[in-house]
Amino acid sequence: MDKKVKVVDKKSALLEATLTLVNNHGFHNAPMSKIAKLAGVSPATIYLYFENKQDLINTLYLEVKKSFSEVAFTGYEETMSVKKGFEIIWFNIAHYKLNSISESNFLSQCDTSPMIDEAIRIEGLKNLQPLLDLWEKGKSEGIIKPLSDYILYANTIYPLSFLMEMQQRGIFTINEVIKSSMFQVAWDAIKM
Amino acid sequence: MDKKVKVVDKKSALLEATLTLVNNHGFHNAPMSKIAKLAGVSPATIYLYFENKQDLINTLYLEVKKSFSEVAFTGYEETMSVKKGFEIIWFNIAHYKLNSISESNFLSQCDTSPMIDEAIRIEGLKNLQPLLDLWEKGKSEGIIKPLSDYILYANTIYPLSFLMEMQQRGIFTINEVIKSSMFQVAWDAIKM
Amino acid sequence: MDKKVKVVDKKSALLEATLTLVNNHGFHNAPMSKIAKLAGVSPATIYLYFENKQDLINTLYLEVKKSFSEVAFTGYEETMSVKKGFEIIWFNIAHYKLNSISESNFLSQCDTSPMIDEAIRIEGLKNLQPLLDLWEKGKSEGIIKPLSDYILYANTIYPLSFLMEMQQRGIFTINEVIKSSMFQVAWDAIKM
Amino acid sequence: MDKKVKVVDKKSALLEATLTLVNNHGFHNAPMSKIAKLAGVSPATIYLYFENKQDLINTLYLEVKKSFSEVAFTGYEETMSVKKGFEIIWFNIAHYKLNSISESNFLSQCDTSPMIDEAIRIEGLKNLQPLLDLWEKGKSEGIIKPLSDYILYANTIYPLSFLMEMQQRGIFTINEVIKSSMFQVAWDAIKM
DNA sequence: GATGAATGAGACTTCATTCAT
DNA sequence: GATGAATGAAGTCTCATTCAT
Repeated sequence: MDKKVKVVDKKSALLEATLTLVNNHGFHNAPMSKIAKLAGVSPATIYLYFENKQDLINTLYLEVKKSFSEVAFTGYEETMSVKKGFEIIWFNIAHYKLNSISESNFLSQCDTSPMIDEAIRIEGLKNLQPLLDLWEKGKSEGIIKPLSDYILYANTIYPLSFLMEMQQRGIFTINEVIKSSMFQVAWDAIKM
Repeated sequence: MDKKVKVVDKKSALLEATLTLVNNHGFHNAPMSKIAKLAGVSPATIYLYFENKQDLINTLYLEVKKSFSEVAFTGYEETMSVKKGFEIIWFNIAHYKLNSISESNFLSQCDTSPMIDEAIRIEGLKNLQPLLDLWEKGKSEGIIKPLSDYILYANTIYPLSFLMEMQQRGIFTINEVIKSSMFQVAWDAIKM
Repeated sequence: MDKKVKVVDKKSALLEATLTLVNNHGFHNAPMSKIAKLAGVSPATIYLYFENKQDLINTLYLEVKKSFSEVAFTGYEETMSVKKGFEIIWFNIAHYKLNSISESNFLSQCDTSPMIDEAIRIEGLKNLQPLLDLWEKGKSEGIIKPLSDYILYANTIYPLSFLMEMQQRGIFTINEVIKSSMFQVAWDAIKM
Repeated sequence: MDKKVKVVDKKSALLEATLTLVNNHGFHNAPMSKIAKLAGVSPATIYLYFENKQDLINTLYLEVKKSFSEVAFTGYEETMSVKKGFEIIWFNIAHYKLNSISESNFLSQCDTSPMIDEAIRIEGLKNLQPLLDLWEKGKSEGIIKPLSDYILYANTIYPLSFLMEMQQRGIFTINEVIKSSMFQVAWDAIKM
């Protein structure tokens, strides 16, 4: 068991090191040697846990996506009203994006550059289903505008990425009050 | 004149080749040798026009940003009503983002990864001023919610980036009708 | 132990290869690729032992300087008479310069061209101190002319470099008899 | 005629630029492009005056050697006494070495590195004949030690190169008084 | 004669990956 | 499982030289 813990330790140390380096210096300028050094292992060790660099990145991507969707639906239940449910999910995601900055930032980078294999990307998409279901319900109840989910997403969740970026660069800071008005903006955008 | 044309030709051929390669393969996997080959020149020739790879990328970034802001304010005049002005600007940007896909895509990549020097990034920011001024006016007239420009931007302009991405990946297609309802969503988000 | 030997082997093989190539073809025309080939390693391996080409050259310079000064004072003791001490040192240096031709030649090249960092050069200078002390003593005893050490050096040790050059080019050959008269010349130059 | 002057101008501008760059940065780090720029001409122009880089360097070497020997024997006449003749020549050379520092420095660099073709080097050697003749006379008159010219040269003229180096690096400064004692040292070294 | 643009060859260096231990 | 040493391949960039004008 001790062993297994260690294994997990090394693997996740590597994933974390990758996250840090890719965020701070970009996918280029995140060489395997530096990743190994930051994780405190030998370069060769990486290849015990990952097939190659692409696999390392892909794995990290999926892991982060998973942690994201785990957070997104905490406390949410399908029986809630559309607005209440949306509010919970939105604030969950806002919390994640504005606090787990490294992870969010990494996801942004992956989603806008061709560094992730398309197949993996699609895999990572399968975890917003509850939100899409909620929107469906909202549309049928006449509470939410009858628009493509992509548009709804673009105008409620995606804006958080921008503000996360700004916050990371120290250009803008978000507090609870601001977060509330941001939710209002998002809701106004899609409500009937 | 013949000379000057040639110079412009080679420089812009290089910029275009860079745009294509960075979009298709990422900043890494866009080696100078491939850029040169795609532009139809020798690798050494790149260095007649650009100091180094970073300079090439920076220059491309600024050039694209400039072309973007030139489009953004076409037909706009400060004397217009807030809503009318916003409508014109929004549709201009939508047109750009959804049609000049390569350029938009490149800007997205630059804005979410550390491949652009911070100084250059700041320089590229100086071209949305008229929109910010318009918002200011809207806020003082009680037409637009009194929120930070970052929030207004995140919820009106930034969503277009997401839809551009989706469109580029063939996941979603936008027509004029959809575009109109997207504008409505954006306006609903920020109007009082 | 086996490991350590190997490391030493590769590092010194590289230094030796550098010495040979720089001597035979000059600092330019001693590309890393040729150095690697002559040392029997891959070019990339050089960078396991040295930071870059300059570091390789600097290291070689200091190493050779060190070997030089180790030889220079063999058998010398401060209690000796000035003349006896000088004689021993002079013959040691003469022996080195006329036998370790590669090393001497390399030092000459370094000392007359800007291929060595000034800081390193200064560091390499710190090893003739016993000779300078001896001269000091000689001057105070009225045995040696009261002149700057630079002048004494230029007229006793430095001439050996010229003769080394000539010998290396096969223009002039030195035997023991000649060496003796050369010592006489050096001594006559600086003695009171 | 105006043309010819210009030709001379450009050629010597190139030679001078080469001298400066090689002295300050070494043979490596003296690229043709920089030489051209410093001389105020196009890189292509160099090839109107010189076959290639080696030819440029060789030409410069011979030119500087020539200027050196022209100075060396100014005011000297074969009818002079050995000591007087030697004194004149020695001071001429000292003056050259300590004042035309660029030229001296360049010669030092050439003479200790394989950057000059051997054939050219030999050519450059043919201009100390009067000094050698003088020494011959001195030996036959029993005034000068009966040693190889190489030894005499090494102990009288060559030391000046060392002091020139030191002076150039700002480590040591030479005035007329010092120069006089230096001559004394040189003379003591070789006189019977 | 003079040039600026252009380039092929090659320089230095880095990197993902492997392998003997 | 773990590693440090090693490397082939490839990356960025420079340079001596040429050529159309």
